[in-house]
Amino acid sequence: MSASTKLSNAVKALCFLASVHPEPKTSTEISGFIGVNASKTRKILSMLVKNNIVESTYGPAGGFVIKKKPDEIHLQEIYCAIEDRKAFHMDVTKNRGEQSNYLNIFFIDLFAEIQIEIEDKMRQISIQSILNKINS
Amino acid sequence: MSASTKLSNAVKALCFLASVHPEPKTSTEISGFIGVNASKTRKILSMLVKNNIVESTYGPAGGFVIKKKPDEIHLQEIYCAIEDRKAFHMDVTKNRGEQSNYLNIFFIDLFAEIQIEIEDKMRQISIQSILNKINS
DNA sequence: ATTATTTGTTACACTTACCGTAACAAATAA
DNA sequence: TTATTTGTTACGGTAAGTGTAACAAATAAT
Repeated sequence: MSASTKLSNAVKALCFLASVHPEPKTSTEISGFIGVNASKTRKILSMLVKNNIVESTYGPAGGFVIKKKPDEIHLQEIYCAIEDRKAFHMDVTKNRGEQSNYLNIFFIDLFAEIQIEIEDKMRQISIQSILNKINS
Repeated sequence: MSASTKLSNAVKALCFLASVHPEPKTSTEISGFIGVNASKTRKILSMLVKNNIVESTYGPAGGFVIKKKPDEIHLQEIYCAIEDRKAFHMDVTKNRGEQSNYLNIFFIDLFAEIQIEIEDKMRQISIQSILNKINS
């Protein structure tokens, strides 16, 4: 799954969990909402659990509950939780034996700048702000 | 080749051609500089030719010559020439049968905004400015 | 304790995309 | 006519992504 797809799926799950809080929802229920299968949904949510954004309980009547307040969860935080590598990864240095390495450095710097801008933008968007936008 | 790799390779080729202007360089020579094989180099350059950024001549003593002035070539223009789809593509709507399509719209809008920011940034960078930065 | 249920993780087949390279027609200068 | 170069297509090999299944670990209910 691409980073952006993973991010949008995580946000969908969180919006869903926020709307039913504090009722626990199983991966099967959530997967029906966001449109990916339960196994992959668990994979995404398990990462949100590790980052204390969601709580999970095993066994019957178990499932996932959103842990933080919707206005305290930002996209950048979600993206960091689900993605180890850069979200919108940009490759430069794949070429071998080239004579233009100084240009690689230029692009690495440029793409890093873009990356920072994207993260700044994501930091400004909370789950609550998304819910507000949807309900307006 | 990823969009960002293609872009950086195109820029490398243009920097090389700018530095030897008006001498024509073959795809073999350029490929040695940017570090990809001649066939792929021709593929990239042929798109720059179609967009009037580079001129090509067939036959012996032929090759590629940069056509526009380095300070009149911007990254955004190059990226448009070599890439049909969005450069830093972000996927949202791959899921089937979901109940959260209104959230897809949110992400499409968000990613479009990011895309515009990236393009604005690229519009501010010319081949000449890259050459200046490298030579300083 | 036993059972049923749910999470968390691994595995796997299938498909898709990517990469490097080769090959060849079209064009053109010598 | 020949040699050279571009522009384009094709192809095998490799890597990545997708969807699904399977199962151990955990836990509530009985």
